[in-house]
This record gives sequence, structure tokens and C-alpha cells, in this order.
Amino acid sequence: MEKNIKILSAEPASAKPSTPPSRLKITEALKVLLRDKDFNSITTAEISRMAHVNEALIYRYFIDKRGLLHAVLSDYLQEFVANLTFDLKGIHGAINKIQKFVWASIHYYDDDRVFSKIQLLEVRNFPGYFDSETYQMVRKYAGLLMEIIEEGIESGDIRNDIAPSSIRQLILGAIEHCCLPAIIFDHKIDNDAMADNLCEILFHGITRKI
Amino acid sequence: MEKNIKILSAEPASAKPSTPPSRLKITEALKVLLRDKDFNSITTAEISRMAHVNEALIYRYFIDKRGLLHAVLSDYLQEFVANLTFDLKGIHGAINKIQKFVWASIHYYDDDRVFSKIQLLEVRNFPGYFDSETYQMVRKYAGLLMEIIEEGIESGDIRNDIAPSSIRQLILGAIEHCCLPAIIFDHKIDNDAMADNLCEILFHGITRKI
Amino acid sequence: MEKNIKILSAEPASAKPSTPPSRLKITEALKVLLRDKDFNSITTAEISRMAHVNEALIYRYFIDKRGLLHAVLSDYLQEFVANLTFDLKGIHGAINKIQKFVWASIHYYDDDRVFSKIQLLEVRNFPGYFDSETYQMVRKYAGLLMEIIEEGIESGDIRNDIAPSSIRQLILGAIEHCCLPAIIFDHKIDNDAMADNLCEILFHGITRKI
Amino acid sequence: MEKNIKILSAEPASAKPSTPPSRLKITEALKVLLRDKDFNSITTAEISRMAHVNEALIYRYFIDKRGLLHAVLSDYLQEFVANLTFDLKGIHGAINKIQKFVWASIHYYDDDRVFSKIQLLEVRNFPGYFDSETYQMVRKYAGLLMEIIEEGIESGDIRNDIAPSSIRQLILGAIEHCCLPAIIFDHKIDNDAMADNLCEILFHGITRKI
DNA sequence: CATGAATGAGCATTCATTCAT
DNA sequence: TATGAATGAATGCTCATTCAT
Repeated sequence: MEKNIKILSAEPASAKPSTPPSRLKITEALKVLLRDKDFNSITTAEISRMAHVNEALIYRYFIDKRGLLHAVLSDYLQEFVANLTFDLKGIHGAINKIQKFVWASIHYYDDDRVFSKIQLLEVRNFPGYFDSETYQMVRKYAGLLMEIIEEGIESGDIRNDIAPSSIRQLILGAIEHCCLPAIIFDHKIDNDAMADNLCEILFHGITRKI
Repeated sequence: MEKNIKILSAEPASAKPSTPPSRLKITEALKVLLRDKDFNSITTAEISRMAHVNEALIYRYFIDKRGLLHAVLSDYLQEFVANLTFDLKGIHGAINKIQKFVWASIHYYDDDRVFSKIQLLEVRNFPGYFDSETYQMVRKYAGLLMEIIEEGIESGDIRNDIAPSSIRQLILGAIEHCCLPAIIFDHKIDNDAMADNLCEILFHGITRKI
Repeated sequence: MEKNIKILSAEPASAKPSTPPSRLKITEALKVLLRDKDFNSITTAEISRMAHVNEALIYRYFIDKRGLLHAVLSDYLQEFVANLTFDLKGIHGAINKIQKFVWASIHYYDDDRVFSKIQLLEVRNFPGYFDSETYQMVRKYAGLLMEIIEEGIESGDIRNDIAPSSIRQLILGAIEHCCLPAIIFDHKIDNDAMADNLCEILFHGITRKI
Repeated sequence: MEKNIKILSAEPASAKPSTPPSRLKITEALKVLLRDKDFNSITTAEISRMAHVNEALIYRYFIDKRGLLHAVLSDYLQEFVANLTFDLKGIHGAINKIQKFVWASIHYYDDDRVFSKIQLLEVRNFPGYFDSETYQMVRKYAGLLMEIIEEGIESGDIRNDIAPSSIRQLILGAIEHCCLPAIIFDHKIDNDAMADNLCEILFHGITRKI
């Protein structure tokens, strides 16, 4: 998941560390703990212990325990969106792009289960999540898809009698729907098969039949 | 508050005490609360308040807060298995029975979301769950299916080159897999369609092709 | 301060203890601590330690640390109002009654410095204090004076060209004004002199001159 | 942010460093904050934020958060005493001087409420306050009055059968006593009236009657 | 059976203060 | 002189659980 971004990030070797090491230790500690427990049953004491960092330091870098989770999610999402944007480069035609979008989304969900758990299970019931800055990253992700759909409608590849936003929701919902059980039951995902099936069904619904 | 109910209940003096009314009040209270919150964020105080029962009484009837959840789940499972057993009566042929099994399982998951949530989300991460008495009920449920599969293999309806236990896991996994997103995202389930699709895929995989 | 109320309270010797002993221990502990420190710098740990009671028990009897203070104040106020009501019995004429009201108010402020500190210094900056149930007791106290003023206006002893509420505020303000320095600097109060001076000034302002 | 100010300030190279600008920023910040909150509920973080200064810098210039308050109070007191000393110049006779002393004291209390709050409310309960260096300034202030009283006794204007220290305490107490309610309840002070009344009472008590 | 009282361990969070640079 | 990082000790408060009656 970090392959592309490294190439893109142009931080010179001499640059200042930007994120203080302890801040990093904290986020990493939370990521590790999230592998086994859900966020609510992870305590700040546990996080600080695992990070080998003073508990109070969490509150210097993050406003909140919840703020810490948002920060972790935000990091993930940034990478997620950056990678996806990169992956879509050079692909022509809305249909091909959607295929790629679906495949890549499933791939990234599959690749980092902690990210997926946060994104699909933890943050949703947070009050005010949908107003949060973090959610803006999700909207950016959704925006990527939206552009493709609009391109597809303009080019005539996608039928124009369904609201683009409905199509977008359908696709995003389908992706989540497919990945969720694997994430909860900790199954492997057959990325190719899942993407193919999903798109197969999708395109017979949304492509314009002549 | 509910004291007088005793007078009204026509339980004969000779009958076994069955479940004491307070025990029932507690389990019912938990069920109600589980509709809106996840188990960890429900407090014993809350449960006792909703049950109109003293908090300490929970510990007379259940060893634990967790034990209470297990008891609730156990009740559900008992009914679940009893119903399923009944539903399968009079159906002939392994394939038909599996079809019924799948349809009914989905139906019961769909019907009682609280039960489904406990079963599919809450108890799994409990340490020692799989050694628990409650889990024995789940094994009974799985056993029902196992018998059908073995019957199918014997009759030649089901291929014999796959271990029956693998087939059982496949089927149970598929059912959960299909129901879970609906439970989490609180969607409706199209029982017929879901059961049909699932079986369609299933049978082309596991039935013997001549 | 407890002399009159004992006579008034009709609790039979056989009655149930009404307030649990631990609840009492907690309120008493806070009263003791308030003698030397201001409320904000008293910790719940300190209170429980002094009360020989578990810290969590505070929260069984009071919703809040602040709630505990309100309860203490409320107790005081109840007594305060009851005593004052009793003291005014059998006194005739608004002027005499006011004289008594002033004298007694100063007396009770003087008598229990902890009460006075809470009442005059602590609770005022609490957000929502003036909507609190406790404040209703204060209004009752103010109401006592209001009745006297209205009686005085009706009888012609008090001039009717000033709003009764203004007169009430003036008197209450003057009493507090006079008591406060003694409370803060922990001086003694010359009850008679203070009451006389205050009333002297007061009556030349508010009595009707023929 | 304020770096350039150094260039503009025309302090000659030879001059003593006077107060470093950051030290000043800190004390000023505290003064501002004290306008709205009491000292205990002001945090060092808040002070440094308001001062646009690093939090740790507080501890370079002051041993303590409390030390900072003392420093602020000390500054005030220095000015207070200096002004008072100046105000008393050219006034003849102990009685006139006391009148001026009282009027001016009230005036300065009225003029700067922050100073008054610190002086009359905050520092008193500090352990060790009365041994502190800051308290020496207060003694200097009291000393000014003491000199006047002794002058009055010598000249026969003030009765000599009361210990001068008692007279001093009486006067200082009376001033504080009068100013305090206005400071707490944030009333205006009628400087002339208050000084006149206070002196009227004072002189009929302490002046020698022939 | 039922309950009011009690509690230890833990929770997220705050704060004054220190330290290395 | 200045600062970012770090921290120990609290703080108010909650909760599952126990116990005497």
C-alpha cells in the first residue's frame, strides 16, 4: 500500500522529520492494537504502554482518543486516495476506469485489514463523523468515482437516466458489502473474482444497452 | 410494579419453577437494550434499571455480565434449532433439505436482528467462547446440516470427494456472509432471492455432475 | 442553627434512618473540608478519605461533585428557611419583621461560616445555578421577605413608590454586603450593631415619611 | 511575531537589560487572564498561549506558577506604593494624610480590579505568603501608614492610648472591608463617599477628644 | 429471593513542571 | 534565550462485581 506513494512524495533526505517520532509511535501502537481489539476496548493506557510513550503525550498530539483514531484513519485514507488516483492514470474509458476502481478498492481493503475495520466498522457510529475533516477524505475518494461516472455518462458509456450520485452510492455500497464479511471473519479475498463478479453485475445494470 | 402478575399467572402449584420472573425480566431487558447498543456499552446498571430489578440480582442468576449474554444467546439458539428441526420435517431429499435449511437460516437471521448481532458480532471475540456451553447449541445447529450432507453423500446427491465438514463450513459461511452486511447496515433482506442465489451457486459446486 | 428545626421536625424515634449513614459521612466530610479550602481545590479523593468512604460512593448518592455541594447547600438552606420562618412567627408589623429578618439572616450567616461561603462565594459562578433546584430554596428565602414588604406596603408602613422587588433586592444585597468581609477575612460579626445600622439606613430610605 | 519590535526599540546598548520582553509578555498575559478567571483555573498552557511564548519559558523567569502570580502582584504593589508615596507628598498633618491615604487606597483598589482580586482574594490562602518577598511590599505599604500614625500621635492629633499597630490594622481592615464587596460583586465604587464615611467613623474613634 | 450499600480497579483526560537541545 | 518533547501525579467519574442482611 505504500509502494506508489513513496515515489510520489518528494521529501528530500535533508528535510526535518515532520512527524515527531513519538507521534508515530502512538499511531503505530494503535494500529497494532486494532488488529486484535475493537477501538472502544482499547485503553489509552494500553496505547501508551505499547508505544513506550507517556500516556499524556497522546493528548499533546491528538485532541482526543477519538481524534487519534481519526488521525490514523486519515493517514490511511490519504494513502488510499493517492494510490487510487495513481492507479487510475493512463486508463481510458469510464468502464475500464470503474473496473480498475473496483479492483483497487477491494485490493486496498484486503491489503490492510486494520484500515478496513476502522473505515467500515469503527467510525460510522461516531457522532459528528460525517462532519469531520476525516470524512472529507472519504468524499474525495467518492469524488474520484463520481468524475468517472460523469465522464461515462458524457461519453455515452453509462446510461443517463439514473442520477450519477445513485450510481456512485450503488458501487461504493457494493464494494463495502463484498469486503465486509471477509474483514469480519478474517477470510482471504479473491480480489480478481470479487471484482469481476461485482463489475459483471454492475455493468449489466448501468451500461446503456443499444 | 409487576408483583401482581404472579397472581394472574396460572402456573399450577405442582409445576417446576421454570424460569423465575426476575430472571426473565433481566434477559428481556438485555434483549431490548441490544437493539440499540452494542453489548460492551450496555451497563449492568442500565440492564437492572430497564428490568425493574436490583442490580445484584443479575449475579444471582448469571455468573457474569457475559454469562447473561450467553444465556440470552442460548435461549435464542434453542428456539432457532427447535424451529429449524421442525421446519425440516417432512422434506425429502438432501438437496431440498439444504434449500430449506438455507432459506430458514436466513429467515431467522433476518427476523431477529438482536439475535443475529449477538451471534455474528458480539460473542466471537469472547475468550473461551468456543469452549462454552452456548457454543454447543451452535454445534447442534451445525450438526443438523451435517446430517443432511451425510444423507446426501450416501444417496449420491452430493459429491463424495469433498470432506463433509468442509461442505458444512462452506454453507454456514455462505449464509453468514450473505446476512452480515444487511445486519450491520440494517438493510432489508430479500429472503427468497438470497436463498436461491446462494443455493444456485452452491449446488453447481457441490452437486455431482453426471 | 439546629435548635428550632428539631422541634419542628416530627420524625418519630422509630422511623427509618432516611439518610444512609455514608451519605451523611460524605456531606459532613465536605463541610469540614470547606472550612479550610475552597470547593474547587477539594478533590473527591480527599472527600472520600475524610469520610472514610469509597470514592465511588459519592456518585451513588450525588450525581456529581457539584451535585454534592448543592446537596450540602440545600440542607443548610432548608434549615435556614425553616428557622427564619419560625423566628418571624408572632412578630407584628412589617418594620419589626424586617428588623428580625435582617438580624436573623446576619445571625445565621455568622453562625455557620461554611454555609455562608458556599452561598456567597462558591455557587454563584456555577453555570446553571440560577436554574437549579437549590436556587429554588433561595427564592423561597427571598419570598419570605417579599411577603413582608408587600404587607408593609399594604399597611402603609413602606412607601409604595418603589417596586417591592427592588426593595427586596436592596435589603438582601445589603445583608450580603455586610456579611461578606467578615466571612472572607474570618472576622467576628457584631450582630446587633450590624443589624441596627443596616436597618437604620434602610428605614430612612424606604419608610414613608408623613 | 513580535521579533521586529527589538529593532524598533531604541534601548541604548549600554543600558541594563531591564525586563526581558518575554518576561513582560508572560506577566501581561496573566493579568489579562485574571480579569475573567481566578488564578487556580488558569493553566500555564493558557498563559503561554496568550503570551505567544513557550510554556517552559515561564519556568526560566519564575520558579513557579505561584511565583509568577507573586511577581505580577509585586509589580502592582511597587506601583501602588510608589504612587501612594507620591500622593502623600506636600500634605500636612496626620489627619489630612490619613484621609488622603484612605482615599487613594480605595482609588487604586477601584482602579485595577485584577490587582485587587489578587491582593484581597488570591494570595491570602497561599501557604508561606506572609513570609514571601512579595509580602514585604505590603509591609512597606503598611509602613507608610504606620509613619503617619506615629506622626499623629507625636503631634497629639491621634490618641496615644491605643497601640499604633492596632490603629493601622483597623484602618487597613476597614479599607479592605469596604472595597471587597464591590470587587466581588463587580460594583462601582463611590470613591469620595466611601472615603468620607470611613474617615468620619474612623476619626471619631481614634482622634483625641478634648 | 431480593436488595441497598459498598468497593477496587480502571477510565479518559489535565496539568504543572522538567529536560535536552 | 528559547523551545518541543516528555512525564508523574492527579482529577472527576464509571463500572462490574461483592456482601451483609
